[in-house]
Amino acid sequence: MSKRTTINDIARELGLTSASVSRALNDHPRISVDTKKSVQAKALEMNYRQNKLASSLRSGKSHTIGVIIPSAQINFFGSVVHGIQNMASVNGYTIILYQSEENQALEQKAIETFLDARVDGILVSISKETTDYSHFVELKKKKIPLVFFDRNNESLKIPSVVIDDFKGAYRATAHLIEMGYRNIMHVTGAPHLKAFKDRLNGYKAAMADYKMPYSEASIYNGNISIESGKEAVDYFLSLETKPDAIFAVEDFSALGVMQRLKELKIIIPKEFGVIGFANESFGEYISPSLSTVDQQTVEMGKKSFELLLEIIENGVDDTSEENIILEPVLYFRESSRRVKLNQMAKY
Amino acid sequence: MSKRTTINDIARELGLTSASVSRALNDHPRISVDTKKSVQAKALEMNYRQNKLASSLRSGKSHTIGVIIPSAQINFFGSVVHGIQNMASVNGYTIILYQSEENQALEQKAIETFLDARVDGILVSISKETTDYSHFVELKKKKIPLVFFDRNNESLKIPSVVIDDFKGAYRATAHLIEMGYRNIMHVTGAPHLKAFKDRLNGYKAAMADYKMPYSEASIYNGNISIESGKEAVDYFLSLETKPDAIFAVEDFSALGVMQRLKELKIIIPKEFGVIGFANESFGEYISPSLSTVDQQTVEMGKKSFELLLEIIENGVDDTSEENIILEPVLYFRESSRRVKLNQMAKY
DNA sequence: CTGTTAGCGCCTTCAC
DNA sequence: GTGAAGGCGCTAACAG
Repeated sequence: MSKRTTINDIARELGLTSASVSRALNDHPRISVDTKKSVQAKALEMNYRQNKLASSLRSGKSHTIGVIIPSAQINFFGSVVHGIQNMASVNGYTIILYQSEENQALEQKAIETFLDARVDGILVSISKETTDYSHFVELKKKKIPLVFFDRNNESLKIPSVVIDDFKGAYRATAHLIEMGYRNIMHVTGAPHLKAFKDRLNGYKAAMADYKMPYSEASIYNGNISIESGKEAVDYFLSLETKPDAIFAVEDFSALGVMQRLKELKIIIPKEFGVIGFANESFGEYISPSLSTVDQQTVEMGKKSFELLLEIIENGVDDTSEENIILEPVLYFRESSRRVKLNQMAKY
Repeated sequence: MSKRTTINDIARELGLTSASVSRALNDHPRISVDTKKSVQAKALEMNYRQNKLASSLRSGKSHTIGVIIPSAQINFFGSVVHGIQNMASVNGYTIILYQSEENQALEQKAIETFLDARVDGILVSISKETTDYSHFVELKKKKIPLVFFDRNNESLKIPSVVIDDFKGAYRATAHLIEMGYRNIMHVTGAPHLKAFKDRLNGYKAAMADYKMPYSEASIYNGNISIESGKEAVDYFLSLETKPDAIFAVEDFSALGVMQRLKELKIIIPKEFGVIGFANESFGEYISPSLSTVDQQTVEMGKKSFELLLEIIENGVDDTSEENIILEPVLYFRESSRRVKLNQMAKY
């Protein structure tokens, strides 16, 4: 590894001081245009590249942010990271990636690592297993810029970027109603998760607003799996008033619903409508393709970085806890396409 | 941001020198157990955390590696990154992630960024659009540890971790033959890509070894898309000798094949077998589920990091260019499951 | 076994 | 506008 040229090297060549070279390279206001020119030329000629380590150590700014996701294997988070990294790169920031594997200890270790690396800020999607939030409280106390995305904890009062689950569910339900389905039921997930609760409420609100009948019996408590989607169908069809459409809390449940309906020779979307949530990658490729609600993952990543950057630049302000709520987008595919195409000009 | 405690602080408290404190903290051999103990205790008490920036600057080792992938949105790469980050974390390394977006300029920018950050090594999956490899040659000249994964360029003679495409294709084809299909044809992809060429050759070799008939007419030149899978079916069924099974170069083509066959009311797998390559996430959820060849993505990530670490520790050795070739794994699902279950004890 | 000294490469006062 | 000097926090070389 041959020695890299430093500002001292180019200072010596030009009969200047490293200080002036530094200033020239950093576009310092009080530096003559001439020396700036010559320094820049020399730097190019000598293949000079700034040592970020030294610069960061001295200036206290690393232009690096830490990102914690549960797993890079999960599509959703890969997509968010895509947005984050893009935006970071555009703004001259570098990202350190860490996976919590839904494990609190790893999440804490990630934060230690980030702190040791002197990151300028941290982006986190909280691990599911995290119950002790002291590491986040600690960051807040240290005034380290921090933004949660997708999964957050409201009691911590930390800025966040999330999707509007209520609105997404409301629209999904309203969509089924507008497609002409009349008896719409809902497969929900673990009720202690805010996202699922919001989706349930969105469903209820839409049903109420459109004056459609529903009761507690119209809701099946699943566990976000293909299997529970199938079980939901069995349950619903055992009821006296049977549904003609199902809004599932997420796509895997919706997939299970579709699979059982197909087994029972019930035709989708003619006899029965289905819509999911999350826009998982398989939805587009199954048949009929699955209507769903997209969670704006890339946008979430971009907005998260932007919000973090704002906090990094303007400082952590205790008084304003900004929470960005993204608009979910309905993906209208075959599984809910009951009306004929010529009737659907408005879509 | 309250001041962090440094080794000087704890040295002062203990009446020692920062040098001794540093040694104690780094488990230096020539340090008394007593001072080591007391220093560690004090460090804990004072909430000391090492400043990696300073340490890296001084020691020349950053314990950071750079990772370039085409896009975090692509499942395959998310999965590889999962493996890389896991392994890195276990070994005390931190990863900086960069996406090339299949763009040569961004790839070069990523390498500059990594060099500026003084990474200890770099992991790359080359961008598709990269035609000028000088940035990699430069790394080699600078003796920066470098390992390619999945996509590499053999003429560069750089260590790599890839999947054995030939073997995967051979097995997929052999599997169809063993399932009783007799007239197996192949949908290939862009022929200039090594992976696709290898898969084509694996197909041919299996056909030859099993003495099955095939000709150039048995091969359809597609463009790795659902559409080209459909077109392939149309082409194959126009032939005099029609196929009863298709091995597609990757899953999207296989999906197109299945969709067209279904449109034509040809029953899979009873009348027609299909197998793809890549184990895309949708394959498990379509019906019938798609048999495919898994590319060992997580393993690829882990092995890539391990190989890079070895090079970092033992130095770049011009003479030995290690290339790790991973065994692909056949995922035997419904689309090729022709024989009855009771005949399949061996699977 | 521990202290002294020096400096990694950069930036930031403070002078002039 | 530029130079001199110092130091960010740490580790390495050399003493002793």
